This record gives sequence, C-alpha cells and structure tokens, in this order.
Amino acid sequence: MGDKGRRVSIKDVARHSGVGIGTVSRVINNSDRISPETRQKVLNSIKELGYIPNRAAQSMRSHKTKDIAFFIDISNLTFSRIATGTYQYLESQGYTLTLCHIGKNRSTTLEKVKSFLNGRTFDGIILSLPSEENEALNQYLKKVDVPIVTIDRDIPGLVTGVVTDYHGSLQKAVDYLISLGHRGIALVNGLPIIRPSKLITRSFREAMERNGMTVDESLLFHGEYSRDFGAQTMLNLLPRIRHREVTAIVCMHDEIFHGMLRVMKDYHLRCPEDVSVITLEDYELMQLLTPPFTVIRRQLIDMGEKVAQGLINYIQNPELYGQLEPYSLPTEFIIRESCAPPA
Amino acid sequence: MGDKGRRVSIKDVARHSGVGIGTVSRVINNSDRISPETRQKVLNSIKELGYIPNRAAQSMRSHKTKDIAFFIDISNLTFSRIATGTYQYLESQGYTLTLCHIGKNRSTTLEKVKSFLNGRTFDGIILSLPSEENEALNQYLKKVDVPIVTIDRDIPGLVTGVVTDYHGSLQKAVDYLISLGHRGIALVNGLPIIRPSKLITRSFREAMERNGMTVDESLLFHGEYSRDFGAQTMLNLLPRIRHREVTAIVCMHDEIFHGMLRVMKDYHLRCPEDVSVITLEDYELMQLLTPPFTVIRRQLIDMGEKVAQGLINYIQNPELYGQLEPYSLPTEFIIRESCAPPA
DNA sequence: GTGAAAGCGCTAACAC
DNA sequence: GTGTTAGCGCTTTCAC
Repeated sequence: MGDKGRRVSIKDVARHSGVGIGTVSRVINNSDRISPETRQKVLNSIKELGYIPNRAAQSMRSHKTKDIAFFIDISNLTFSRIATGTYQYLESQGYTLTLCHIGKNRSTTLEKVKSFLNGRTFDGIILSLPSEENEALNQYLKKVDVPIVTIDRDIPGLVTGVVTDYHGSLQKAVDYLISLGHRGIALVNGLPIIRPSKLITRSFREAMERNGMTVDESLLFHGEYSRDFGAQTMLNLLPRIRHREVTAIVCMHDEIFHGMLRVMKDYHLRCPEDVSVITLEDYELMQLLTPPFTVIRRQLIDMGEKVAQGLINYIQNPELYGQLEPYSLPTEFIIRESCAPPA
Repeated sequence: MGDKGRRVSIKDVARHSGVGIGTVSRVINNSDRISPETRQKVLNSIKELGYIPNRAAQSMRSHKTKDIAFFIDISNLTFSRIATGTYQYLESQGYTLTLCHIGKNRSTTLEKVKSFLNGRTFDGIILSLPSEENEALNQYLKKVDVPIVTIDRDIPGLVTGVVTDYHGSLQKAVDYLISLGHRGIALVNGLPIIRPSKLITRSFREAMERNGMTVDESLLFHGEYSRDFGAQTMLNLLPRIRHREVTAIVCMHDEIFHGMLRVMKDYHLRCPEDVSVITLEDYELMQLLTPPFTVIRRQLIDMGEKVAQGLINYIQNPELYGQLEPYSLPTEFIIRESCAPPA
C-alpha cells in the first residue's frame, strides 16, 4: 500500500491547462469539436499530471460502466474456456468482466442473480443458465434494462447470443456407430429444460430414424450435468451392456462422462471391446485417456468470444437488439479409438 | 430490456418516510444511533419502494467498492477451482469479484495490470502472478493503496496470502520412489522465478539427500507451465529412460504433465512398466487415466477460499496488514498405480 | 437523534 | 469552441 495522496481529478487538469472542466471532459471523451491547440494543451496536462478519469464518477453520470456481468457456473472446466474467449474480446473493446458464479443449484439462481445485480450497473449481461424454465427468473430478467444475451439457451423475451450446432456431428456420430454395426445405442444427455438437450435428442432421433432404426425410449437418458448422474446411468446400463443389448453410448456432457468412466473403470468394462463410447468436448486429456476417445468437439474459446461480440454489438447498436440471429457455433466429429464393431 | 423508469433513490425514501436523506443513509449503513422508530419507519419505506442503494454513488463517496480484483490466468483448469473458492467466500461476505486475465505472457503483465486498475477502485486485490521478478510490476504494485495479497508468491513489499506446503508430500513421494528401488529420479518443475518452484526443488533435494542420494543436476528440469515444455522434457528424457538411467519422474504441474503424457503415448512408453510417474493436482481424470496416477493433491477450492479470507481480514483490520503469516495450504500424497519397482 | 448542506468526480445542457 | 452550472446518488460533517 503506497501513498494515499488525493488522486488528481478533472479539476486539477482544468486548472493546470487553464481551461474549464467541461473542456477536459470533452477531450477525454473526444466528443464535440475542440480546437487542436486546446486538445493538445489538455492532453499535455493529463500526461503531466498523470490524470486518470475516475470510473465510478463517470458511470454515475453517464450511466455507462464499460463493465459486463457474466453469470455462469465457474466450477466447470468448460467455463474457463468460454470465459477466456469472452474475456479476450471484452478486453480488446475496453470492457471489463465481472463474474457471478450461480452454481448448479437451480433453485437459488434467481436469488443469486438478483442480489448480484442489486444496485449495480452493467452495460450488458451474459447468461449461461442452468434452466430455461425458471419463470420467476425469466420475468425478472425481462425487466432488466440493459442488453442480455444467453449462451445456448432459448428464453422467451431474452436474446440468444450463441447456439451450438450439434446436428451435423450427431448425424455423423450415429451414422458411424451404425456403420460399425451398433444397434443398441444409448444417448446420455442433460435435462430437457435447456435448449441443447432438446436439440440433441431431436437430432439423435432423426439420425436413428434416417438409418431405419426405431429409437428405444428407455435408452434416452436425461439428467443433471453431474458425475453422479453419469455414474448412476452407467450403473443402470451395465446389465444391458453385458447382455449386448446396448453396445454403444453417446454422452453429451463432460462431467457426466467422468461419472460414466469411473463406473466403467470400477466394473472393468473395457472400451471399445465391451462398449463403444462417444463423448463431448475435446479437452487434451481426451486423447490421453485409454483409449483416446472419439469426441464431438466444440471450440469453447470461440464460443465465449462470439457471445461477447454479439453483446457488444447490441450495446453499441441498440436498434439491433434482438433483431440478429444467434451465432451458430459449429461442432466437429473426431474419430479416435473408443468405438469398434460390437463383439 | 424492460422499463427505463428512474430508479428510486435515497431522496424518494427520505420523502416517503418523512425524514432527511442523512437519516436514510444512516439506516442503510446502520451507523450511528438511530431511534428504533425512525429506523423502522425508514426500513418500511425502503421495502415499500423497493429501494436499492446505488453502488456507484456509494463508492464514489465512501471510496469503498465491495469489489475485489482477481489477477490470474483463467485459461487453466486450476483457475476455476481456486476462483470457485475465492468467489464463494467473497460472496458470503458481500463482496464481488472482478476478473483480470493476465495470461501466461510475463512481458505483458505490467501493462495489463495497469490498464485494468486505471481509474477503477477495488477494496482489495488478489494476485496470481507468472513471475516474482518483474521489478517494474512490483514497484507499481507497491504504490497501489489497497491491500494486495498474492497466491503462492514471495514478492518483496507485497503480502503473501497463501502458500502451498509441498514439503511433506514431496518427502513422501521421494521416499516412496526410493523404497520402490528407483535411483534415477527426474524432477520436472516450473521456472525458478516463483516461490513454489524454488521450494519444490529444495524439498526434492533434501529428500534425495536424506535418502543418501546425490542429486543429478541434469535431472532437474525447469520451464514454462505449458504442455510444450512437458513434451519437450519428455523427449529429452526418452533416451535416458530407455537406458534405464531414469526410471521415475516427479512432475509438479498439470499442464506440463499433459505434455509429458502426450509424448509417452506417442512413443508407447508404458507407465509404470517403463517409467514411474508422480504428478500434481488430483483432478477426477487423474483416477480415470490408465494407470490411475499417483499424485500430490492440494485442495484448490480451499486455497481460493483462504486467500479471500486473508484479504478480507486485512481490509477490515488494516492494522494487521502484512503482520500475519500466510495461510499454509497442506498437500497430500496419494498412491495409486503409476509407480512400480524399476524393471 | 436527526435534518440540512457540502461535495465526491464527473457529464451534459446551456450560455456566450 | 469553450466556460459555467446543475446535478447523478450518496456519505459525512455540522448544527440543532
């Protein structure tokens, strides 16, 4: 902790350069027409005095903060990827990012969002919500009077910033499994209270039907994005895998995947000999597992960047708000060694 | 975006409850002595009008923001763990957390920190810096007049908030390897410009010597916290591993470990048959790798929480600033299956 | 105990 | 073009 001397203010600059504070303000915001000489004079004083505008004061007057709120579950690895992209773009545009960790617990989301937003101002908000069906929250958010953009969520009244396009990859994944000879294919997916889960199920169905298969509804698993759900699902699946009723699994979440893997390990289920597996996210470790896993990859950093881009665009062009299509993030299907013809 | 109606201010509350705005302010900050009746009257008005104090205005006057800046490389998984802990504690104390992603590039750190802090006020700062030896940065930070606390860094003039105690675990790790019969043990470590790397090397040396071994300096590797460094180091080690000159590796960083693993995979080096490996961080996946890895574990969430705790303590008790010992985070040595007697 | 008033540092509206 | 002024919403003397 250093010197506590009063910070130099706009007044000091005005006095030092012999102009009015309004003029200084105009120079800072390079608004209006200002004579080049005056501008230079002021600029010199600013430099000489080491003046830095006080953001709190600026935003109090202008109602702009250059600060974006980001609501997300930061305990997950996916987060750090998305956040990195978001951060980088925001920084490049002179914005800062303030985090709000809403956790996984859906029942506390509203409360967290509310108390976070209380009395604070943001120029915009990015949301990655654990549910689309929190009516109270949705109502509340509609009333917030800054641009809000969601990540992979369809919430009536809110604007979707980015959306993941799993369709093509899922088609490829299912085609691939079927070409390998699989018939009993399980889909392990998130809760259908969010957009991606719904779309994934739909695409999966379509892919199966296109291949002339009927979908066994008991092979469609929906649950929390958690290791527990993954473990439990795998436990359920175990007998059917052993009876060769199920020979392949498509798992659409990384934490769920960890849970499944854990049980596979514990029960000495071999992959791909006993069961073929395709999962989501292409983290480095996916290639380092045994076997290296066949995955659906999405560019998470890109995703974070694109939401931020969309939001800033809306902030700077309010008339566009809600008029643009969400950015559609492509995915890739990457074949490695976790799938084989059923025994 | 909802109604843009003017927010209710302290004035409205004052008028509504028939008191002066000073009184309202006192109630909000529950400062001074206020008669119970007045307090209740004001509280009622606040509730009735749905009044929420404006933070920008509050902090402009009081020079307190209830906001903590967190400088860290958010692209790493370790981050999301630490940040989760920090966030939770801060939230429980009514503080918010604003992120600054400084990245890995040491040469841009000063610039990033500076431009981030420019004109903004924080009640405190938490630092996880990529180097202790950035003199310009250290000088700059000393002048900042709010409490700053570092994570696992010794920077003259700054206060260390939390420190990892690798010593015991490292002793156990080395003892364990030696008891297994290993003699050629390599240590792969970060750059010695940060505290943990130095301490790790020292503890490793001590452990070796205590076991009557002399340390082969060419087996002490220092480098960036990156997969590239890990890969390159493994490549270097390859011939010596094949000649059974090196039979065990202790790797003290997760990303470096990924790089090493990658090369081991590519060169079909088996673990533990060809080389025994111990690594740092006990992420779920560490148990799911083949083999499950023997690790040194640190409680990262705890770590994040403890720094936050220390910082808030200093904020609330400025007279303590720099007087307290950093919190020493314990580590555990967890034996799994990545080590075996050398062939 | 409580009200009135000053002013934090700035932007924007209004003069000239 | 540029100076002056009125607040933004709050905390904090300073009276009473």
